[in-house]
Amino acid sequence: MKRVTIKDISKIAGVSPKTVSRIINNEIYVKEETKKKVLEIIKNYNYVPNIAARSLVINRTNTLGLIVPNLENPFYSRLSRGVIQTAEQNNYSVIVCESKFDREIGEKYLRMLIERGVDGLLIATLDLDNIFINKLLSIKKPFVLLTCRLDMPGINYVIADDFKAGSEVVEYLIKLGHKNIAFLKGPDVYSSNERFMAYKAIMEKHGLKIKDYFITEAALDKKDAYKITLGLLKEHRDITAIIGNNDYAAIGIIKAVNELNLKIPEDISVIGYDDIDIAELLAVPLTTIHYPKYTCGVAATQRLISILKKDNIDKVKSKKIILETSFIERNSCGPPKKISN
Amino acid sequence: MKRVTIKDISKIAGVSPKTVSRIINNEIYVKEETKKKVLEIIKNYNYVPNIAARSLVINRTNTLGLIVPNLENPFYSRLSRGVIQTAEQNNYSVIVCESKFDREIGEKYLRMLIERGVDGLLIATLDLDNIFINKLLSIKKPFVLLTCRLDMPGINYVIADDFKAGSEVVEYLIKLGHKNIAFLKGPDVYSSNERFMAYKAIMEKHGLKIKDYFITEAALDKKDAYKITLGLLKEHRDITAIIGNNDYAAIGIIKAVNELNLKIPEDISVIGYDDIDIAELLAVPLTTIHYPKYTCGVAATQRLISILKKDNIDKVKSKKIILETSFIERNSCGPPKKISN
DNA sequence: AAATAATTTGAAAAGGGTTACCATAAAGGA
DNA sequence: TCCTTTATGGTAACCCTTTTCAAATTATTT
Repeated sequence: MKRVTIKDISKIAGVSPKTVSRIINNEIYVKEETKKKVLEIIKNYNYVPNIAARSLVINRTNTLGLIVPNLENPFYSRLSRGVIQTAEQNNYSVIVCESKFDREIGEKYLRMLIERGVDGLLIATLDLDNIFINKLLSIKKPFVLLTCRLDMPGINYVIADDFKAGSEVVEYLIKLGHKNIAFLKGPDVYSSNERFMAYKAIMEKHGLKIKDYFITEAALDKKDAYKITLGLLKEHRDITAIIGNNDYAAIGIIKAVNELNLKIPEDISVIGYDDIDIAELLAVPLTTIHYPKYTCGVAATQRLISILKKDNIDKVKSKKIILETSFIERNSCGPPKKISN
Repeated sequence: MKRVTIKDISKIAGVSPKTVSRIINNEIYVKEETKKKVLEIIKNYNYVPNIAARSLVINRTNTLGLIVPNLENPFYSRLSRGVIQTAEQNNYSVIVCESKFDREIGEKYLRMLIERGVDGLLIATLDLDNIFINKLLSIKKPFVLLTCRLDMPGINYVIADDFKAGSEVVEYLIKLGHKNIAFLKGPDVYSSNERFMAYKAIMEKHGLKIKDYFITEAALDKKDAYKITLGLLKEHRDITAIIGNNDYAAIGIIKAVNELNLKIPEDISVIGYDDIDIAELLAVPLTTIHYPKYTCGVAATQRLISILKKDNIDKVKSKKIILETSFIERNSCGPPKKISN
């Protein structure tokens, strides 16, 4: 059974293919009568335009590529929804890829997406080095970076002010009276690094010593934070507050604290970042920073699509979009029990 | 700046387009020397084959459509990963859509995906009615249903044995000594319904009365289960165990139980379904049923791709794949405190 | 009524690959 | 030497839609 084409429809309707094309694409200059007749035939014959043929001639696929580290991570799944829904509203489809926080994998998918003929790219991953950026620029496809700052001509990005957010967290804990504040570092990506820098800066600003064991690193595994906190608190009981690099880590921290029969927030204050959806559902609702994940996806996609609408990429000025975070005070933090030093 | 085409490459290399095509597609009958030379030129000129042109002639897009209710739900994000990764391994891209548990939206995306020219569909949503199924069948695109049973000729699906899983949960609680077991129903989809049927069947089997207030319904909102449980337990203190329709609901239940100063599992046993990744990270690690979400995505995608490889869809026999669930005993259940009735 | 403008339609070419088929050159066998 | 094979490259048709440009029709103005 052969596929129904625009020619078949035009033959049946007794008009030219161009007229059918006009009707499909809602162009002006078609008589209402003709339109109605052709539409009827299209419906009867279940005609669906061949998108490949169209793409070939209009030189667009109306497809965007999205690279995130991990779709299962609630942070990125929310961000991805922002992207997908915004794209859909603008008649774009999204192909999603996972870089697994690995630059090589990220590059592999980048190539793959280019070969797939996406019109533009949304990249929410990769600690970008110059080689990679040059590669990206040489591709001549518009792209927008998410959750990643890179001030270079021609680079568009959407971030939240992670340094400010990180500062707020530390200031908050210090105001509560905490001095021995531990920080659980996350993967080596922009937002994690900013948060960590803020931690160091604010501690220093208040003349608080950062003992070497205050700083620990959790990789990607969800149990990491739990294990590390367990070890940390067994050894060092002077710590009164722990900052997780994100809410996932905070959940692991909470579990470890519980296991050691310490109370939150009485014995240990715990704070997260991101405000993932279960943060408020936890037994002790988590104090955290709300990161506008969805908005980030939306803003980046809108920006990308607006670039795609211009005919000349080079004419488009680069743009930085910086979103607001907000501090969400819940129940996982309180004043320290005893003054320690 | 015009795009580099296969003809340009062939001209530069001094060979025919066909030869270049052979090299790109790894066909035999190309001299090693020629191949090397052409590959070099392709690289130098950054030549990327035009996928639209290729799709047009081979009549495939190597794209699959995936419809899930909600990508942010950990159940579906894990399932989606299974789909995306399996697709990628087989050189397929995936366009993801969210139906939001709404049939109309689901149908809208179905049409959209068809127009996008996907080669096949993976549908993990929609309580399918006959009209919809007929529509699906009339489209003549291969598709596989996920987490949804439908025994009809020509229908392929992948499910887990939710009835069995549901039975295990209830049997387990009864064995622990529970009699007054409440059940929090979920959205009206296959797996939820099966679980609920199992609850009723096993309770009946053991001669246990299902009081009308045992059964409550939570919609999609994450706070639902919390609110409902709060109301439930305030009114009815004879309940000793609550079954959530999924782990999300269980988290809400736990929060409510905590708020009422009841202990888990001493005062109330709580059990979930699905085994989402944070289930084991909770303060009280959640006893639940492990649902093979990832495997489900993988199996369905493999099945779909194997159908796509045959030349004639009608020749493909329909296939049901039923996956194993497993009971995960953690710490959220125990014997009831007092014998109640 | 003629001239002009606006609307409606169509023919042919273009877009970039793949494929079927054909042509040639080199190698091997009778 | 001549005829098959085998290996390799070339040609032209085709996939289906949009685009360009021009022609035909209808409406409006003078």
